[in-house]
Parts: sequence; C-alpha cells; structure tokens
Amino acid sequence: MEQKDQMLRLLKYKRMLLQFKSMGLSKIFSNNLSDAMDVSASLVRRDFAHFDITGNRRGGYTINDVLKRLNGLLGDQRLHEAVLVGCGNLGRALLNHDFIKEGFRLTAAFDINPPEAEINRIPVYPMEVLKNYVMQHHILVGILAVPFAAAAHTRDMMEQAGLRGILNFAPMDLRSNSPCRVHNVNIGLEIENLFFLIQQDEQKKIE
Amino acid sequence: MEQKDQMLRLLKYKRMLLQFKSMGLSKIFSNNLSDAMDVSASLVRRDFAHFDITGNRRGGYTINDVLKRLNGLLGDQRLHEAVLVGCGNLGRALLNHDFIKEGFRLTAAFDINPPEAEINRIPVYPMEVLKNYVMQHHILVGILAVPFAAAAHTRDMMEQAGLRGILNFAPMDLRSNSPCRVHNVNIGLEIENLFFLIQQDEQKKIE
DNA sequence: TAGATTGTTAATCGATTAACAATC
DNA sequence: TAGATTGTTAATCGATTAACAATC
Repeated sequence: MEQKDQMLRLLKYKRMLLQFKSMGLSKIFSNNLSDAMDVSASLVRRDFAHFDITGNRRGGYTINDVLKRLNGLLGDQRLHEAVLVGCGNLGRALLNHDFIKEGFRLTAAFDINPPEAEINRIPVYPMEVLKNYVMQHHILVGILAVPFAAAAHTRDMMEQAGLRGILNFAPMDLRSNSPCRVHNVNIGLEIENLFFLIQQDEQKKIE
Repeated sequence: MEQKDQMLRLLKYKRMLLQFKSMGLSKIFSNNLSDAMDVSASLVRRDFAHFDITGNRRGGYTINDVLKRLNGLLGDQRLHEAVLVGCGNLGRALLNHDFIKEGFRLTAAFDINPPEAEINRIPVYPMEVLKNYVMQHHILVGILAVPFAAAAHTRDMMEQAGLRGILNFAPMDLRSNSPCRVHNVNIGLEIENLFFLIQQDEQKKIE
C-alpha cells in the first residue's frame, strides 16, 4: 500500500481542483479539499508540503499553481494509450466507453477469436499479433478482460509482449512481478465485501 | 482502511483455500498461503488466530476446518442478491456476466429509459419503481453504472430507495454516508495510477 | 527424539493526526 | 492589528513483521 495511496490522492486532488476551478474558484483552502474528499485538512497540507506545493498563509492555495505542480508531478500530459485484451461482454463495454476525459484511450483490442474487425472504431486483432503491436506502438499498459480460466495465461502473454502495467478485471487475483505491475479490480470481491460489511453494520445496530 | 483490508483478506483466504481444496489438498501451512497470496506467513497466522482459527503445531491448518470457520465469519451462505442501476454499455456488460460463482446475482436492473424489457433474462424497470422493488425484495446492495453527470443524483435515489451499499462505477468518487456504504471503482483513476507508477519505475531505472 | 510449525509477544514501521508557531 | 491559514513537528495510531517459546 505504501505511497500508492498518496499517488491516488494526488490524482484525486487534481480532479477535485479541476472541478472547483470549473465552478469559478481560483483559491482553495486545505479545509475545502478536506470537506470535498475523505481526507483530513492536515493530510492535504502534508501531501502538498511533501511535493513542494506551497500556499499563502492567509489566502490558501492558488488552484492554478497547485494544478501546474500536480501536472508536473503526475507526468506528461499527452494522452496515454492502452490496449485491451479480451472482447467479451466487459471488454466490449470498455471499448464502447470514452475514456478521453480520464486521460487515456484504447488504441487496439485483442482476442483469441476476434468477433468483429473493429468495435467503436477500435481495431480488434488476434492474440498472435499482440506482441508486435505493443512493441511497434510502445504501449505500456493493457487491460485484461478475459474469463477466469484464461486469466493466468493471458497475463503471461501480456507481460511477454512487453506491457509494463496490467489492469486485471478477471475474477482471479493475479500477482505482480517485478517488470510488470498488476492491479486487480475484482468486482465479485468488492460486492461480497460490501455484503459482509453491511451485515456487520446490522449486527452492531442490534447490539 | 482500518479492518476493511482484513476482511478482504478473509475473502481471499476463502477463495484460495477452495482452490487448494479442489486441487486435492486437505492440509495447509501459513507458508503456503503466504506463497500463493501477497501476504506474509506471520500475517496469515495472526489473522487466523484473531478469528480463533486454530491449526496443529505440526501439521498446519485443516482446510475444511478453516473454511467452515471462514464461512461462519463471512456470513450467511445463501446467494446474495443485488440490483443494477444504469443500463449503458457497462451496465449491460455486468448484466451479461454470471456472478453466481462469486456468490451473488443481479435480480433486476433499472434505467431512466429502459432500452429493453429484459437483458440476459434479468428484467429492466424504469427508475420510478426502484424504491418499491428494493423494499419489496429486501435488496441491500446496488451497482451504480450511470454516466458522470447522473452519478450524484442516482446515488441519492439509491440511498433513498433503502439500499445499504453501493458499488459505484461512475467516473466520480461518491462519498459514503452513514446509513449507506459506497465503494468506488474508478477505472480511469486506476489506469492513470498505473501510468504514473510505471513512469516512476522508468525514472528509477535511469537513476 | 528431533524437527517443524503454530500461536503470541514485543518491536517495527509507516501513515495519519493534532497542535501550534510562523506569517500573510 | 487581529484573525485565519499554512507549514512543520512531535504524538498517535494501527497494521505488519520478526522472533521465539510452546507443542504436536
């Protein structure tokens, strides 16, 4: 978990600040961000200080300045590119979703058996050409959306293709190995966790 | 984050043990679980001890015993039921996915403007009847899969309908209020986070 | 018995918070 | 000036780990 949480917070600060900015604000207090997100004002200031984001001891932080600094920290602002592997239901849904606003786009999709030549104008290729495509286009990140049974094998292929990061939607936690980061999004696990927590809430109410 | 992580670990232990069991094992060491998951052996033993799951100082833990205890802890084993709100691309994909193996099923879907009467045999109703349905069927958990602009409003409707937990897929973090838990799954944020971490990896390599 | 693994304690670690002096 | 907010320090908190005695 280390500083991964902090990075996620930086991304959230950025999004939140863009929202405040679009509402016409130009200054912001650590307190405002604390209210708008689930973060203490102390932590906002600490995060900012840690990355040399400074404010004014009377007037708070200048949104534009903070955004400038965050953009610098969060890396190149060109549109990021990623590929998708697995064109089942979930894969198709992701292909049909427009992620431009979120800073990246899917440039190609892959499937052992491409159901169509393209989906939402994104070309669909057979798995065999994944490696070539990834290397030629210098793609770093891929979304894995294949069924349980194919997950582990697909992960290996994606890593061998040279991808450095994988967002895994298959219902099986995949491990992260050194050259390739894997983040798991396990929908079933999240739902079961919710059920469990709610059940506990009920029990507490009774006690 | 508190003990939420611990609960997630319990769910993962369960899944992992089921896998080991299906492979024919009947005994397991804390070390095995440590190897198979991203958890130290120490933590496995601590988690188990914390929930009175005991093993044998020579032969490790009996998988069936642990599973029995975990099932008790993780709550009723009847199939959990949830509803889905928002039948766009992502919503449809979720409706077409079979979550039975993961312990729950979607019993109904809702949309301001139902595109079809049913999807994958799951009925789709207009939003107006959400509250009635949730109350009549004692549904506790809902998946939110509407666009950004509708997210906050939809969340309110779901809470007012009586749902106690929401899994939010809209690209906007929603806050958790006391009677209703909200867990956010922000795909865009996850991807951006991956890009950022990878970029940092590169920089470290250069240094 | 000798060896291996659990169960448990104290130590460590890192992240978060509280508090307040500095200062705009 | 008086008041408010940052920047920063030390205190707190909780989760994880290391280590080892108990014991099968």
